[in-house]
Amino acid sequence: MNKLELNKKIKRDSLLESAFSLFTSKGINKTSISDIVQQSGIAKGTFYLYFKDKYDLRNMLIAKKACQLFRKADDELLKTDIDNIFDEVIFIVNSLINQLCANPSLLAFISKNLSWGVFKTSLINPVDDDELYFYNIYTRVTNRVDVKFKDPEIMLFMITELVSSTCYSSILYSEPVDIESLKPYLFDSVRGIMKRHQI
Amino acid sequence: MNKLELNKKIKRDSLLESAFSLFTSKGINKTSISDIVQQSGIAKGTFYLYFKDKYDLRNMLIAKKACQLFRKADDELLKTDIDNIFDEVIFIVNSLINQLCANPSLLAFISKNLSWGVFKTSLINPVDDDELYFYNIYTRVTNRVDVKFKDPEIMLFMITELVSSTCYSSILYSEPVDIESLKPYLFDSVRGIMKRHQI
Amino acid sequence: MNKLELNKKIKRDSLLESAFSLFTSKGINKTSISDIVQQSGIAKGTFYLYFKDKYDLRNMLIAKKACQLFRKADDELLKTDIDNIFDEVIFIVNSLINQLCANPSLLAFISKNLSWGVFKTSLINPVDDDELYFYNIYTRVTNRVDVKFKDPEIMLFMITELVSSTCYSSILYSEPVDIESLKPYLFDSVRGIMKRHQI
Amino acid sequence: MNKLELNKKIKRDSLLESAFSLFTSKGINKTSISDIVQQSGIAKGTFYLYFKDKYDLRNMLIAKKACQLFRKADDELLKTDIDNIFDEVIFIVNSLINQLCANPSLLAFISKNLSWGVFKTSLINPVDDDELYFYNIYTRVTNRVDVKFKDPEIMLFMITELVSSTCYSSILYSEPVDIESLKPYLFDSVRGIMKRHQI
DNA sequence: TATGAATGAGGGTTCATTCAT
DNA sequence: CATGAATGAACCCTCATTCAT
Repeated sequence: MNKLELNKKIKRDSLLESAFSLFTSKGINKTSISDIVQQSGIAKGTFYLYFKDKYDLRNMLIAKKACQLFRKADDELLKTDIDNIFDEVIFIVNSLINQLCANPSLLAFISKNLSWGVFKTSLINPVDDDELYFYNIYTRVTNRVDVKFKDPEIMLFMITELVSSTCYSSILYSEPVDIESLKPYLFDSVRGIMKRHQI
Repeated sequence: MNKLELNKKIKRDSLLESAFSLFTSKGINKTSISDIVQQSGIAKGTFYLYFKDKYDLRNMLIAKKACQLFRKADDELLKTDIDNIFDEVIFIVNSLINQLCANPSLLAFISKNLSWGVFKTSLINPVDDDELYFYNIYTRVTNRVDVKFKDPEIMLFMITELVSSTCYSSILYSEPVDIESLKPYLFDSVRGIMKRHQI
Repeated sequence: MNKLELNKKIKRDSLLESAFSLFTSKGINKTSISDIVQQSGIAKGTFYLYFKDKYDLRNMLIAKKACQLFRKADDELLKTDIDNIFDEVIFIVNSLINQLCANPSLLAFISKNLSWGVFKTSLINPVDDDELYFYNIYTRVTNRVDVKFKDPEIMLFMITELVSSTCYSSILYSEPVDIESLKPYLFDSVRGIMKRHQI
Repeated sequence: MNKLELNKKIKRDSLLESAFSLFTSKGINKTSISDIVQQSGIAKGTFYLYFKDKYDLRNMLIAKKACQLFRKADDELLKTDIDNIFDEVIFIVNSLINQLCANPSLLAFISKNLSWGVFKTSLINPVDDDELYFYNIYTRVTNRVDVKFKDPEIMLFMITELVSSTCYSSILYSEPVDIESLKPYLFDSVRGIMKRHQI
């Protein structure tokens, strides 16, 4: 990467991070492109050299941030000696929840915008180092030799959706109960889903 | 209800329905108050006699529409002779899914805006006839004499979130699979959640 | 005054007083007719039975409030045994200043709207008890037997303008100095103006 | 000043002058930003690149216009051989009055909005060539070697307020007398105020 | 590539006034 | 006399996008 390309990457990252801090603090609707470039110290016209519009930038951001969560969860998992696939998944789910608890505005941003398509894209065509981590976890589950699952993708999809949608309500509004009270039920349901997919 | 009050209710309902058709077709962000009043044939200023702003109207709309879905599902259930609580829940879930399949824009609107708080509000303080139907279903589950559940509210919350979030992806984008392929897994998971809550 | 007329006077006074409190607190530009009638607990349409518009009401209000200041000043003067016309005028000026110091928002309201025409109208055609008091003071100066002034109206005009415009700046913004520091110079100038008009 | 900066100055001046003609003809309250930009032939959004709002523009305008009056008065004074400070002040007052007589709408605009703070700002931090002229007159009075005044700032403040407020009524409404009849009394009072400040 | 002044359509909101009740 | 729902013109202001530099 030469100096010019490096400079471009710095500009692009700066726009992404400025947008992220604004999206999570003010919400995407109330964040204007003027806000983003001002926080980046970049000229308004330059924005359009990097992104088509605000929503183009948002899409880039979601995959990146979602996969960063998985990366951290996976890093933590590696430090343990868990080797049971059920426990591994629960461990990762728990790590994701804890990260989101610590950063509710990230949770709000991701939940409102996340879709399974984002993960699919990351699996097929990761554009970023972080996105490989989701791929790693995915293949670890599907390529297990000791435990085989029927339709592992559907299983992971259901787990992901159940976890992310219940956490949204529980973490942000403590509805119907706070996240710590919800966890036992949630983990139980995750195990249940996995068992039913086990061949 | 005298003539003047009736006239006001007609205006209010007209605004709600105009907004609904616009929200579902164009999305809430791209729908302006000008659009809504124009479709209603009502003056712009009149809007503010009924709603604080666009989001105030939206909140009224979501509870109403979500509960209408339950009303229809419940009506259909009454025409069957199902009396097993597990089958009843599956029947209702299936009815909701079918309604949403037939109306994907309603699904998009509701999913993006629904929260458990909406249901809670409808349970505690129903402002509309429709909202009573959700209450009926809720009490039917919790007041069963033959089957008792531990924490029935959490159970229903988890079922609701699992169903609505997986349907969103599956119905609208066929991700990871289309809704008919997903149903067996989904119903299976719902039964699993219920069994684990059964005392 | 029969019951119906009394009721009308009460409504009218209520509108005047509500308007006054709003004009002095929010300013006349930011006060709407809706605000006024709401504070009065009177219907919007009723406003137009009493006043042509907001500015019609304002004009009624200024003469009333300005003359009330003179009434109070004159009441205080009567309790003293001052009989020198120079001292009398200074006493009244001082009383007016003290009243305005105690009520800066009244000062802002009056100064922005007062004109010599208001006083002239009050002299020629007082519509209110309060307005007679300005007339009293005026005639006391002009009809003196011991001291005669050349063009007493111009003299009073100049004193009034000098006092009101310097007080505005001094009381509200302490520019160029606070009112207590200004007083000696002001009284001195007032005496000077009187002396130069003395025949 | 390069071409771009020059272009910006032209736009800014155009907005100021358009606003001035509208403020003096229709009044500030009835002048909308749409009016101003339309008269300037500039786009609405452009207004906000130069001024925060209508009142921000007004504040810029008052200092500019008030100081222009002094500039012209001072220019005229230089063409005479008056060297007596009393006569100089009277000459300037007379020049100001004559300018305002010739331009009553300017008088109305300035009187309603002028405050001593405006002059103070011009003395301390002149942002415009014109504003230096007020500074010149001010220092000419205060730095005299032949005649010394006690508190010259207060003296000038009182003269300014007396002249501007009496002129407003006299020029615009001939109340209590027309300006030519008022002048002798006014000049007399001005001289009186100066004498009383003379050490 | 980068800039940022300029645009102008279109957003939300207010409010004096009317008029049927 | 009194009401207050309804009006709709007019307001201020934002902002994505362009383009000459």
